[in-house]
Amino acid sequence: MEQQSFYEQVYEIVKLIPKGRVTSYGAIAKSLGAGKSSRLVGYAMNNAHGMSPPIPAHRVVNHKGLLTGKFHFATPELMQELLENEGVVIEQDKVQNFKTLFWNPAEEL
DNA sequence: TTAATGACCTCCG
DNA sequence: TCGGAGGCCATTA
Repeated sequence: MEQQSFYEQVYEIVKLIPKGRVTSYGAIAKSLGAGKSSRLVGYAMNNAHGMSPPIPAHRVVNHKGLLTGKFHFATPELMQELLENEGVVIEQDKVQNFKTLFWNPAEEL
């Protein structure tokens, strides 16, 4: 299934996110050369459900550090559980130390 | 082909 | 400083 589409790029980035780190949609989109396509990153996540290997979308949050897409998971609390399980602190559905835990794909790529 | 949607980001008041 | 609205791109129907 060689879609070679924007989604493929997004999946690669998200799957490369180290454990205990988080990134923003805009950062991923910008790394792909389409900082204005930040919405496409989230849209791609929508299709990432049931994929194998599974996409750690829980490590991807908006530039505010808010778990906006938590409702798209099996359960809203699942996203927070996964992040906390990796050592990320979540407060009021917000990633604490977001700036510190922020993982810049552009630097890894 | 056109129109509508979306887990966003940036700008302006 | 905080809040609200618009715009951007790609995919799907």
